[in-house]
Amino acid sequence: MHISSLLSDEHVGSLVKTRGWVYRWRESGPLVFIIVRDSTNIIQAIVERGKLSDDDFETAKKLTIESSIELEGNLVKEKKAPTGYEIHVSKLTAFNIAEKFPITKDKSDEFLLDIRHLWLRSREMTATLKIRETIFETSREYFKEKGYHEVHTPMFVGAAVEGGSTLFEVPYFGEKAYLTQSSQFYLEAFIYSLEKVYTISPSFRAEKSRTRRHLTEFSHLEAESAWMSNQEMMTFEEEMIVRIASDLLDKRKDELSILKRDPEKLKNIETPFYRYTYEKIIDLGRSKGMDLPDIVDLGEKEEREITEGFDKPLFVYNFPTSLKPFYHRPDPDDPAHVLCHDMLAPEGYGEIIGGGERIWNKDELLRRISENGLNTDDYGWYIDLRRFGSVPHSGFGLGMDRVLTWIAGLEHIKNAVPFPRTIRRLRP
RNA sequence: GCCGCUGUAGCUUAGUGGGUAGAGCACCCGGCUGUUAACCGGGAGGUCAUCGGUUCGAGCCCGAUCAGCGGCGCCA
Repeated sequence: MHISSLLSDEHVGSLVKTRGWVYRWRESGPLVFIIVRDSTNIIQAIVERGKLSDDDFETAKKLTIESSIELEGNLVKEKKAPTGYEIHVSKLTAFNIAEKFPITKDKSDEFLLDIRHLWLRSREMTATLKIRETIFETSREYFKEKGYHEVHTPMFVGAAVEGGSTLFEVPYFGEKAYLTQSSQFYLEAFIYSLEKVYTISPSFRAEKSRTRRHLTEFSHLEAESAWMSNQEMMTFEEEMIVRIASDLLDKRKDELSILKRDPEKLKNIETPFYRYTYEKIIDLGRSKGMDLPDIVDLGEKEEREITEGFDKPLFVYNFPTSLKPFYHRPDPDDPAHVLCHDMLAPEGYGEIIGGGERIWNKDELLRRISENGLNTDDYGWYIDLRRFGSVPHSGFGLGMDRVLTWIAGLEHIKNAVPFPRTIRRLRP
């Protein structure tokens, strides 16, 4: 039986059998205390000479941290045990006596990254991975309920999706391919048949960023919807984030508490989120004493200062046209601004979503491409989409790892990913 | 790319007027009848990142190299 199902009065007094790995081990005279861990939880087991065969007792004395075992015994309710119940062992089998396990109570972040393949077993990582799983699960459920289709786009691409960013170059049968940095353009191709689509896939950025919120490979959730406006998309997104937070409170309370994340912080996440125009957010920054010009891309530090005091995410919308990529649709009533938005997570975590309306008129798109100094030849098929039954549409991209980092209250995005890839880390 | 910092046992680290390298955890041996990342006694474990220099003598001072960390910039 899994350990979690032993942690109730139901099986107290009966013979139970479980298996797992040695999490803690200590002996005191004729007693051996084993704390066993499996995918669900931990439980203490007591081995006492005479209560099982001598061979099994000798096995118990030889166990090391992370040894894999199966044990059988009477389940007892015990206040002194770490999870309230313990097994009085009558039979014990070891599958593998583990070699000296390198992880002890003294460990640095760097060391834990070097041995990530072993650190995955920790309660912290296990809890993080379960929370991560739930975020993915809830997102998919939400899209499904809203009538979205899940689709798949290529990771090998022939050219940049957005200008400016650094791409990973990959040899491709004599020509150069690149790893995708966003699936957005491909998603736009799907809306003419499926209307509402999303995908969750890796995106790759070869930027030499050294910050707590950048990875070179990250999980990108992206969506596109025909007929949707910028403001409607914002409403869609905030509902999704609220849904994620409330699902975690329902399903992952234990894991949040292992990570010492205050549930109150998640309870605060309710609609509507704050919505500020770009100009308003600049005013807000100035009121906090920042020295900001009228048009400036908010840096790491500014974002942190602005979002620190908030208790739930905020939107910044309608940025100056010059600050955003060419595909954002300029506001017909105010062409100096584009109909777009960023969602910033509170507590200083910063940007988790970027999205908005896409230009759907062919001539306007051609004009914006050349205004940005780009070559229309590079965007052939993307322009094509505007020639055959083009429709108004919006979309967004969300960094799943960033959402997890914020929601679980993690220090660094590296802790949100089992095997993080950064500018300086490719292994394990 | 820029600025700052670090490298001593498997891990976490102490160690500057330059003079035989010290501890905790983990590991091994022994003890303890309820332990909570226990406690007590003993043991083993070091090319002080690498290379060069100064010096009678370098973990410590100087130079170069390598590796990494933090911040900024760049950037969903």
